Amino acid sequence: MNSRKKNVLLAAQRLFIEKGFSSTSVQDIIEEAKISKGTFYNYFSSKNECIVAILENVKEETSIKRRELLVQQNDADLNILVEQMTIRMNIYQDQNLYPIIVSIIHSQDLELRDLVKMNYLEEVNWLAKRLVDIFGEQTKDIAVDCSVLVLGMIQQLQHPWIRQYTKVSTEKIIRFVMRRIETIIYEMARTNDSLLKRPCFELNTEEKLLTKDEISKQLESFYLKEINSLKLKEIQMIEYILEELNREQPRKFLLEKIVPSLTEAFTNTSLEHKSTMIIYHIWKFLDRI
Amino acid sequence: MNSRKKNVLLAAQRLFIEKGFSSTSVQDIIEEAKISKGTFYNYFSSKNECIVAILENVKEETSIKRRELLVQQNDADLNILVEQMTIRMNIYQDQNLYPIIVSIIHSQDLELRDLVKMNYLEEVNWLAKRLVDIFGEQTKDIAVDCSVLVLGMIQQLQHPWIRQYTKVSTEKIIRFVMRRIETIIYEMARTNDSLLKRPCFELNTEEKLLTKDEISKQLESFYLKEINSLKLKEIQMIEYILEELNREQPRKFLLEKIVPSLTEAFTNTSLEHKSTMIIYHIWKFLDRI
DNA sequence: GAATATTTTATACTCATAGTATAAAAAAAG
DNA sequence: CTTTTTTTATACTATGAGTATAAAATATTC
Repeated sequence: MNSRKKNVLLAAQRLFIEKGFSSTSVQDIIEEAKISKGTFYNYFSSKNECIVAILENVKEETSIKRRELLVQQNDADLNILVEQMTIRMNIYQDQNLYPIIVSIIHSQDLELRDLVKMNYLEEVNWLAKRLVDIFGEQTKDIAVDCSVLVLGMIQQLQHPWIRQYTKVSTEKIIRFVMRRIETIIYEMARTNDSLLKRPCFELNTEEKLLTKDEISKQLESFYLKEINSLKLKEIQMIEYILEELNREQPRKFLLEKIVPSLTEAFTNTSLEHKSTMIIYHIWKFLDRI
Repeated sequence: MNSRKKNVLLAAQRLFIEKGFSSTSVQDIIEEAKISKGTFYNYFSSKNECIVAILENVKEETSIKRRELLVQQNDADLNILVEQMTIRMNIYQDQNLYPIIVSIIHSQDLELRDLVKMNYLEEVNWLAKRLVDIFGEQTKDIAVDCSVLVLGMIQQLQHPWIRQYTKVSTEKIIRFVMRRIETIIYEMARTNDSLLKRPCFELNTEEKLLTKDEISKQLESFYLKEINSLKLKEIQMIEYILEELNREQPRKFLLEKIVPSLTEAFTNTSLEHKSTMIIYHIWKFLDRI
């Protein structure tokens, strides 16, 4: 990246930190960076592409610092993990990234949303792996669940409206949450109390995206083949989903409501395995409309 | 509210559920409701005021249903609590409210943000109270912390990217989280491991908002009075905060970073009590810029 | 160093959307 | 039936993303 472009990026970053992403116009950026509009759109095809570059920098920075911390250290040292987590939280806070991330999650921009999603899932998986490092192999099957719980607790305690009443720094919050997880994790492992399917969680980035019609076809063939083992309610749900998928514009909010019920219906039945992939593809599809 | 206005509200609600809040333009709403722009702005002074009305309806609906559930029932029955929580989660999901809430939280609209904040804090307090109902008086001092943890865990497990890999319904998620809290809560009570200051948490809505100058003056007089008991680092922090408060436009992101360090510096010292209120007012001030 | 290619600038444009203004028409109230 | 209020239609302002383009500045190549 040439230094001129880097300069624009830094200017944008300054403004985003100060005024937030959506309140910063492209006009503001080009004034701050002292370039013309043409140049900006020569470097970035949109304001979003500009934030993508920033997010990628941040990711790089985080993972370098984290790896440095582990050099010559014990994997199983909880203090190191806390430091590693603190790094990310602090970068996010310093650079005011939470509001940006959140607005991306609910935006329409597919490419951007996918980037943030990947970052997020990588973080979940990274933390799960580190939890196993610390709490041992017996926690492997519930580590992803724990990881999600940890991130949820931390995020809530970091919420500006809660921080107003909190006594402490990011690190103290993380330590507080880790004490909670220590209490929970062994019992979860013992009772194998897990909500998340680990196999699906492994990120396979080159995975093929199925079209609406392909999904619809797969679901229909599953339906026809297994119709004798299906209960009435399941039949109704599948028929409904098919109907919705066959509209030109399937209604996301309806499918999002019905698909979990279907998943649940098949949980711990002989059809669970066969249905998992189809349902997974429906979700992937919903995610991109 | 007249039926015509109610009709507009329903139309708006339909569109928000389908397309989301920010992707629904006022134009869309007036077409759906078959009214003219003038009428819309006669009923609501802005698009935001329209969502306020919807959020208030939802709050009303939730609290009625929840109260119904408790009639003639045992306070300490965990199943009732789970049902009560499920109600809210389901309404939020059905009506696609999460993205709306989230975008409000990071919006500039003070009135709207305050409404959502109040709703949120009420929910935290309500849940804390219900946790005490169930787990007993000994959990009183850590109930607010637990409440926040519960909400954080649930919210994360409800996240669309996580739900993709989740086997289950909202209710199962809530039960899963409640099992975790059961494991945690007694130990927290025993060790009194708490991050949140309960006294501040009680909502006093008529509380006076101090201006920037009033806060600055209070902090300065605290500083002058206590200067002999202050450590160097504390002095530097206070001086810095004063400097920032005295700018015409104090930079929120800088203060947000420095204030928690100050809070922490005073935790468990003789100055904790005296500093708490000032710091609280600084937070309140940051919240409205 | 001249010719060519590229990057940058300035400026004017389109398009979408929130919100305002207003005069005429319709409906309600007295 | 007259007056007041509400509603409609329509045109307007303002903001901000993104496009288009011609001229100027800079870099590359021979």
